[in-house]
Amino acid sequence: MTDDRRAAGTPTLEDVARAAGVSRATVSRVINGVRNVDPVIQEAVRQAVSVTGYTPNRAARSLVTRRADAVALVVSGAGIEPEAAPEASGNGSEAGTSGDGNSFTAQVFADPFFGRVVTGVVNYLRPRGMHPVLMFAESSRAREEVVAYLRQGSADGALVVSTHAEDPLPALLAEAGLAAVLFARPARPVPVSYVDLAHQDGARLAAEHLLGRGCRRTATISGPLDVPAGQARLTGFRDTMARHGHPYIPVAEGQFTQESGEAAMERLLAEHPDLDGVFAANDLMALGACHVLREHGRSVPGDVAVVGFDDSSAALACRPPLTTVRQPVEGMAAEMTRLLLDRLARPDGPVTSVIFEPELVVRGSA
Amino acid sequence: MTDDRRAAGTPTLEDVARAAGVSRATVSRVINGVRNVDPVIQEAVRQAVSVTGYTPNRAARSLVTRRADAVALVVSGAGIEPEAAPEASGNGSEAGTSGDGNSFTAQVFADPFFGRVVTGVVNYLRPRGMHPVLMFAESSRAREEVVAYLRQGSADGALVVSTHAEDPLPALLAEAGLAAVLFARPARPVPVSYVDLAHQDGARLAAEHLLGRGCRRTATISGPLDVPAGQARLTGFRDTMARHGHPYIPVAEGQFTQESGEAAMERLLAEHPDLDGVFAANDLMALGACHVLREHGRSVPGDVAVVGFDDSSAALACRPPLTTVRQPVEGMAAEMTRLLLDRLARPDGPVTSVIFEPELVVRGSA
DNA sequence: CTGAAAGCGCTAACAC
DNA sequence: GTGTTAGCGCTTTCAG
Repeated sequence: MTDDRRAAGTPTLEDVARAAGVSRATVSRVINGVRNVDPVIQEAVRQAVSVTGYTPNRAARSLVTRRADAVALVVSGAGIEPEAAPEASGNGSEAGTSGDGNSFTAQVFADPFFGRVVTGVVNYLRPRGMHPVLMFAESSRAREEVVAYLRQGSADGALVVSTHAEDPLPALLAEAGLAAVLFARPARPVPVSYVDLAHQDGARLAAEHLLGRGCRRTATISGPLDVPAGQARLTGFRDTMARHGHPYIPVAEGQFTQESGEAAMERLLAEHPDLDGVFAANDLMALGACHVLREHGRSVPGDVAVVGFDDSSAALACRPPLTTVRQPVEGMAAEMTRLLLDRLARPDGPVTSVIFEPELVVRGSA
Repeated sequence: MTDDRRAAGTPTLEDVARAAGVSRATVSRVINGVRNVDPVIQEAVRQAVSVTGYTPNRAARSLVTRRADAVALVVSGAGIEPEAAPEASGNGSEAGTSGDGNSFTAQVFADPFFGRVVTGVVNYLRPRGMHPVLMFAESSRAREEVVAYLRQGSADGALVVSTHAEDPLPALLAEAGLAAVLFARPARPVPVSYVDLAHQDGARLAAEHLLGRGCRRTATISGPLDVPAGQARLTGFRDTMARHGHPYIPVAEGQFTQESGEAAMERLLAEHPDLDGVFAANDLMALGACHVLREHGRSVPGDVAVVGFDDSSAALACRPPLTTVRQPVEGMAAEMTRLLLDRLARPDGPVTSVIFEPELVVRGSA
């Protein structure tokens, strides 16, 4: 409205400088909050900025600062090589699977876990004027793209959440000398920082709770055993049980999906119809287990006590609500983000890991 | 290893040009696939590229092309003004709400709907070498940031998904002349393209199905009535019922959350203990309704038939699985993305809207 | 068909 | 304190 606008498109530093009667450098200083600028001039510049409606051009800035002020949030999958379609979870008209050939992304978001990661990341990034670029890396081609993206300088670093063990991405990033931080310890050691949960302690809490309620014939639905977290939760549960006089615990392996939890529960029930307690390695599987138990005429927690893991929204979606081991995902994601920004600030800083402690949340199911 | 690398950091066009014995311009042409380049030279350049390990610098390219090759995926919320904390959904130790003050992001991902949007967007963007930047715009400050982000040229356009009516963001973007496409028609007309579902048709399908099964005393749990989708689903349901001789249909308003669905079902049951059919405006609320019905000793679908809406993963998490109205979210999100890219290619193209048809998916609950 | 050269908008030495 | 000046790495006329 204030016909101050030149013929040109968006205003540039030059325009602001002219309007304020100073040099580009000075305007730049004011905008970037560099000290040593006369307060009077500062004010004049600010005026000029608002009059011209100036917004700094990110590309130009990045070109010289060599910072994109963006990070990639990568969900990395299995080492599926060429275009291989993920299996697991039925296909066809199943909810959330429709249309799109690639169901990896769909599967990822089926677990409330990932939404919580996003929440934690975004909440840490936002106050710092940064935003995550969402990427999926489930094929080797996709992984190359992630690496290329970072090498191009489109993002300053990567936050990677692996859904499978043996994920090659962390190593690729490390080799390329790119900044990255992982959610969960990699299956094979890689010189990259990560945050993780004390999974064994969590499983111990679950075991002790079940024992405390008087369960004597417990079984467990484990996560995928090639994933460190799945393995650790199983080990923790077994060890605690063994220490309390229960050396043998029936195990059915699941894949962290509700469906696999249902199948696992069916197997467990078939072989051990008299069980009175179940520890599922995540809430989604616990939810599936509850459904199956009910279908088989078992009441929860009356006949069988069920303990989940994560404390995701699925825990509350269940009836009765799940007693579960809380994993502070949002906090862990925020810490992961903090570690990455730290590293960007000091590229030679040490590689570290931060381990969070789980907490038992007692609700109705056990 | 091939000690070709100069002292400098990442290789630049200049380096490739030198290695190939041509000019920067030629290398640029080859990389950008411009015709009119001698095949022999092309090959030489490609060699040089792989030898040097060259990756184009995105900032430098953006600076001249004025394209970021990135789009913002914005989840836009209510018109909450200053730092106001969202209410709804209890606090404290509730799942998914822990720690972080701002629960907007957490709430967003609690509905599987959003994950499906992401899936659709990513699947369309990826083959085109683009990735979405995730942003939340639940406060006026956050909205300004989104606008600033686009004005800075960090993203070429925005895909916006509003969770509430009266969202001011679409208008802000339109005024600023920024490219955007919406998921769902805005409550107030705004000159921006959008994709949407024929909500009334979907509700009609649900009504007809309930009638077809012989339900005579149906009620509905509506979505928030200030949201066009909530309103349309209610209207569609009521109209169809009226047309079939049921002019009065009990309604309880929900907020599209499982919790609100439970509360609504409680109210409905208190006033109409004899109802035999329920249409919930989304699956999450239908899930809540099923739980409450069971707690009150009603079997589903034996005593009360329940139909949901969306066909999200919640539909399968329910026992029995929900009969529901499928909304092709992934396809809609992909189309929304296509519309945005179209618009970026032809900024003067027409503002359009694409309406998708819903489909009834019959499962166990009705 | 290829090269030379002019910037894109900004920051950061370096002078004054 | 502030202005001048040199690029950051790339695309793109414009000559040849």
